[in-house]
Amino acid sequence: MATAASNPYLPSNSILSAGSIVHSDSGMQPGSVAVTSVSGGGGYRGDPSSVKMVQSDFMQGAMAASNGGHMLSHAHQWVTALPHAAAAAAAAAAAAAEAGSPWSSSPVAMSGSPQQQPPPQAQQQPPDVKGGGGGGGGREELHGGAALHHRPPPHLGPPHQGHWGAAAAHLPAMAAQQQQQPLLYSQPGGFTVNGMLSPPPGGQSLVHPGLVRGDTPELGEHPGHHHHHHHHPHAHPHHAGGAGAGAPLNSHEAHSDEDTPTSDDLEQFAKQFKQRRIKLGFTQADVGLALGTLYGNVFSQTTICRFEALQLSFKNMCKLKPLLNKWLEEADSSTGSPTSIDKIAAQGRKRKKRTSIEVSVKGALESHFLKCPKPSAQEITNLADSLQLEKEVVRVWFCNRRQKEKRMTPPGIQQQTPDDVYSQVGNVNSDTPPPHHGLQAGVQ
DNA sequence: ATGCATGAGTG
DNA sequence: ACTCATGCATA
Repeated sequence: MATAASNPYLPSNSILSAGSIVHSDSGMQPGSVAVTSVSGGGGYRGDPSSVKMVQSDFMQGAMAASNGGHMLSHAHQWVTALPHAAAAAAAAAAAAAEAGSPWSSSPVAMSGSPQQQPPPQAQQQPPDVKGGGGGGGGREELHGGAALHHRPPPHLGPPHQGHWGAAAAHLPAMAAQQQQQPLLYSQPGGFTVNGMLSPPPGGQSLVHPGLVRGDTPELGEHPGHHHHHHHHPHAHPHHAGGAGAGAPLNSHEAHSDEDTPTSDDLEQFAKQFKQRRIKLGFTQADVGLALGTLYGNVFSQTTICRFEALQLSFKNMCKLKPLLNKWLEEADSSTGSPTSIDKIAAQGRKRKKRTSIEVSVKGALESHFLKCPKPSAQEITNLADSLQLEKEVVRVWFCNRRQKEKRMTPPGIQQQTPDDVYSQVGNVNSDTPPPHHGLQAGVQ
């Protein structure tokens, strides 16, 4: 494990001359199934060379994805400098990319189930997880619920702090945890100044006041309740479980920014946010930068994107909401005030090459994940060996996989926009899962 | 829009 | 060594 982890990165990027490319991965064996592409700065471990060439063959990837097929292209692609605008084109492809996960949206989920993990309760979900095994988070203990069966945790049942129903709002505390150096990433599309369009006709009054159940919630156990998005914008009252017990507060809207929002609130806000953002002509990247210059916390396009798609943990969503809300207000009212965007100097920072795992291998990993979401170090080693991947890569894969399970919105499902409902005329019946992943809004 | 990666914080 | 918040690089 030391291999990957013990690589001190050089803070400075003094690359004066591009060396030759050394693409012989130190971790891969010939005939490996994974491809790693080098990123800008230079080598990661062992090969500190940089090249200047840009090859964008993302097409291949996309095609392969849509075919569900396989691509053997091991083309090395090195990108050293300028970011290119490829984001847009990829949108559609990306959707189809990964294999769909078997999530099924079940209408109503568990009853009385504490903890988070809301909507997406599907048929197959890892039945267990060590309760508090992992550090910080301490997470769930999935109770039986929809799962197949549940087995008692090996040891202890921890405190936890599920992020789904539990507290989550500590806005004023993130600074401490963030001491990273803001890097500069620049993505295409940076028209911010007065490209603003006139205020929208008002396509946003989706917020329904009145919802709000006692948010005070639950500590420890309490159904985070979460329901999924339906086809109708209806507010549904949830039974208030802990209201009576001593938490009489509540009394307020769903989108203020003060109280802990419900899943519904977040979903609502995210949608609204996206709409406004687009109408104002801002890209996700713009917003991320703006947050940085305005409030001190910079965020990437990725994060904004995930926020809008509800692909963050509940807790994380809660943290970002207020910030985005502020920005929204700012942007909204600033009819011409140029939010100056000053860029900070870029710092070259080296990052490991992103490893592309071949589809077949991915499948294998998936299988193992289903059997055992948390393989031991030894297991990982074996697996890595048989798959011809670095151990670290496998380890990280599992970590990311687990995180994915925790997101609010499972991959594959798309949120419908208000417009969609209109188009569904003859549909009075019920489910009409439009599995198409249309590209929505011009994206960036 | 997402996959793989980094790092702080926690045990 | 894991979780969790984030993001670069990529599809």
